[in-house]
Amino acid sequence: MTTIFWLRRDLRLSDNPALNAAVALGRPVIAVYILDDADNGEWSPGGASRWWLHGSLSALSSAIKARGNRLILKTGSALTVIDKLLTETGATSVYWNRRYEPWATKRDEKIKTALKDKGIEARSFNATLLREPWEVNTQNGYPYKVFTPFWRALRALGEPIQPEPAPIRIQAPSIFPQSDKLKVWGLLPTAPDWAGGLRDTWKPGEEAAHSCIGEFTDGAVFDYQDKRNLPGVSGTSRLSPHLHFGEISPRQIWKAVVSSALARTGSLMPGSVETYLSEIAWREFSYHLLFHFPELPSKPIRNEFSHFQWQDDPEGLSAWKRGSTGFPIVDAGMRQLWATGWMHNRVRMIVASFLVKDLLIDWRIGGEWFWDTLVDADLASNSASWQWVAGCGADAAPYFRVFNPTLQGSKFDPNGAYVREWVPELAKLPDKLIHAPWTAKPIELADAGIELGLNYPSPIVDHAMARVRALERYKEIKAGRFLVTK
DNA sequence: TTTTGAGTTGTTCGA
DNA sequence: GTCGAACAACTCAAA
Repeated sequence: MTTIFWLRRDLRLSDNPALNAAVALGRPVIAVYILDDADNGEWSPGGASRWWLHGSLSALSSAIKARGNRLILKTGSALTVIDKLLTETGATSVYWNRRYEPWATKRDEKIKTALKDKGIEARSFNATLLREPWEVNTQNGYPYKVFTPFWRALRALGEPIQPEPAPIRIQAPSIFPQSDKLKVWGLLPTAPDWAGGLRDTWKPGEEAAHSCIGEFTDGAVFDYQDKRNLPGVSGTSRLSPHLHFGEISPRQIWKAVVSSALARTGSLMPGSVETYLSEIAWREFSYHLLFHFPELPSKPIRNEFSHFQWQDDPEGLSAWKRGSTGFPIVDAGMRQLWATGWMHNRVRMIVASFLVKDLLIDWRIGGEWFWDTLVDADLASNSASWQWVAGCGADAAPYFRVFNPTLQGSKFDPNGAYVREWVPELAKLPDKLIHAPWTAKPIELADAGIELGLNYPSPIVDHAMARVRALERYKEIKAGRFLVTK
């Protein structure tokens, strides 16, 4: 009598319901991670994500060892791998924590049915969300499409379930199934090794996730409201990749934040804590949307956008990817992304607005780039957020909201610290010019050692013109929809 | 059933 | 420099 504990995006031992349930049976547990590229089609993890996965699995493997067991690594289609493991080990139960991507829910349902047909006990649990996507509903039983009422309804369900500690021991089987070597999976880049910046910036794994939340609740969370929008200041939690891989759960985050607020301020939810938790709720909302609208990654929620005329602009796209658009805040963001696999949230909105509204490039193309380069790339958050910026999503930004990169720069990076860090060729420009080098006088540029068009690009678009163009293009689809529906 | 109030993150223009 | 209005209706959610 053995239980297979199938790890997926819950790469932790604490607050892991499937693991706890498996351990509670008092029988040997086989912990297995399946690299299931075969199952997830076009949404196989991108490069940065694979780098993180390597580190996370390596940390997890040590943690499982410390509890007297081993992490078994397998590749292939999950059902095939699990079938073989069942035959090989004689296991009678398979436990896992749920995923919510459309391809994953379909596959998991199939697996559950197949296992039950064979008399295998198959159970799934919630390790990823504060509430299941189907638990939060309007009074009429429909899913929410607007964030604020969703957030109210989520809170009305009460405090999240208390997170549980990690099991002290995980009983090992007498014989372990064969495991791949992690190295063989080739998750790390070799030639060229582009991961230097990632190594310098991040430490994957459950332990690191807890240091991260610990540091955040020690201070920054209480200034979150003021500082979260300043990319030059470390005012955010930087938990996104840990959260994505399930190294920490939203329940653990909720508890950590609320109890540190209680200790420090005597109040459960000061403004900053509430604002931070609402960001966690945005993640929940994205999962809610992805679950109820499975076409979210590829199809606009507002269908008048299905005939929006996106621009084919390979040069603009490549300038955007490389961080050479000539708009310092955009370039800084894109370079931070390339170097570290992460970008500050405020800057994500700026660069996304620039791609979609200034260059009129399809949000899905931006989404693909993020998917490949972000260590926190998450199908739910990424899809929902790109649709939000493009204006075609649920509860989306109104079409006339076009970010002005210069204005956003001076508002949120007033002394240019962020730009100076990521676009060092502009470092010597005075604060007043740092977000708009093309407005500098020749002497000012010379003093800063800048030759526009040579060592820093001239702007690839005239923003004022691009704004007008975007507004016109967006009006077209309104007119188009009008014709169709009349 | 109908009505009502509200909806993450902005910018520009003109007074 | 600061402030309020306009930008555009529409859909959502609850009363």
